[in-house]
Amino acid sequence: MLDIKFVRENLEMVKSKLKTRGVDAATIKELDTVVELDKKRRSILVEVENLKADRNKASDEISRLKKEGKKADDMISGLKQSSDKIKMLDEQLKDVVVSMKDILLDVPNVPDDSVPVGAEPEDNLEARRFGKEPDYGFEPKSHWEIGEALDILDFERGVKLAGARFVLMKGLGAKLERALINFMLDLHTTEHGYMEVFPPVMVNTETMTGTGQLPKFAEDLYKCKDDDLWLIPTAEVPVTNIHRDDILDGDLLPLKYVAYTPCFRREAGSYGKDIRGIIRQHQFNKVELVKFTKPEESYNELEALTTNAEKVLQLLGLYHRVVVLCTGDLGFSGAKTYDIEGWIPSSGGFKEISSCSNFESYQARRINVRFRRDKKAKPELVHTLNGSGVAIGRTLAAIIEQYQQEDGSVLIPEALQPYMGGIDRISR
RNA sequence: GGAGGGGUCGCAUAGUGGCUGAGUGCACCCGCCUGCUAAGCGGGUAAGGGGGGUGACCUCCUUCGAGGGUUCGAAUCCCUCCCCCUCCGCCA
Repeated sequence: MLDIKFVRENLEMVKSKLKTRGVDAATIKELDTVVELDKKRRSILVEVENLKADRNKASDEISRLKKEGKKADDMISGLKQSSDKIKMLDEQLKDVVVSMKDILLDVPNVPDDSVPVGAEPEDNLEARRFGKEPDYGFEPKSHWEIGEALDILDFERGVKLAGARFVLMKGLGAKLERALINFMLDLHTTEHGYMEVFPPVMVNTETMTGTGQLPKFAEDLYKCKDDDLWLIPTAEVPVTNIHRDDILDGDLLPLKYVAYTPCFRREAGSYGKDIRGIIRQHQFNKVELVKFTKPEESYNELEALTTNAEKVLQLLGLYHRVVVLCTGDLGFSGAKTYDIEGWIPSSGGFKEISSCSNFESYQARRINVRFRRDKKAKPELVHTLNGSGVAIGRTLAAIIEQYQQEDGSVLIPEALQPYMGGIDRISR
């Protein structure tokens, strides 16, 4: 959520920045409404607070009179009126605040100045590239062809058990999935200084709203019908909410968490996309990195976080590149985002395998995460960041496709071999 | 799922309609005292929002699990929900 004070004081700047994101004119116009409502809010507030101050004084007077054994009937009947008025104004105030919040919750974050302006993914800026395209010397196959042939990916049984976009992983395929999870967690905890957490993968509405998945993106989420519980689409949701309503000790920042969780997405509206293979599943595994930082450190921390995620692909020897998302491609809550794209030929080339974002204070304001610079200082909002470190399934697909051999076997990257019981190849 | 108990200022507690935004103890901070430490003494110690001086200040409102209700007035009475504890049942 944007800061109403910031919007009020920088209305035109906010509007033009949002325009570069492709926010529709109607939503931008709603900002005027918010500013109007805020004005109204403050004027009602002044009135109702004055009434309350009077009432409180009169109440004290009544209590004094009663104590002295005197009658206070006149005062009491007079207070009845102003009390009704207070009730009415409080109600109005609540309505105004709710309307403001309704609008603001639908307004995305303002992009950072360093974000390239653009409308399409084509306008994203490539920052760097690692490795090079494998020189196969034969016609490479897709990961699903290889996976089925090796009997490590069973799509038919995935469908039988759950439906489209589910897969059954078997044997060394299942083990490879697990190996990747452990490899990534170990790397981030021991080399990069993140604290490992294992959060609930079902969360309540309040938590889901905190990070911005609700109310706007309910159709992308799985909801439990009889309970106030949703399946998380990413570990970002529970992990960022760990510190909801907390006031953190500034000396402890930045806080860095890493979490492995399964993720669940309905993928509504992507019916035609990535139908084959394991690229787009309703359930997938992901190792997620989350940071809470001081405002002035968040952009350095974004660079570090992106580097941490990239390290995974480097150690696995996977060809990939890093791009800066342009304003039009930016996610709802992000102020700046780097995507790390792995080379997956069956997906037409580079495919997002990690997305690292700085949300600045946008999420922190929603979930009220603050810190104190020192003991006496006033609380300030932290900045939150997160990024995949990295998506397990897509990495597995990249490994299969980049390490495939002409005979249909797949080599295991050296860094992963200790996690695979020492084997260096999956073959029939 | 059944029965009972409980959620108050960092922690522990007091408080059943009126100077209670809230007492006491602990913890913490600042002074004083003591050769040092401990003890002792004095003072202080929440957040959010509004208005004003726009300098670290002043002032007002709100907040005692959450939301509603009764009342001139609610931590205190009533209703709903959430959470925690004990016992029983069931289970990983």
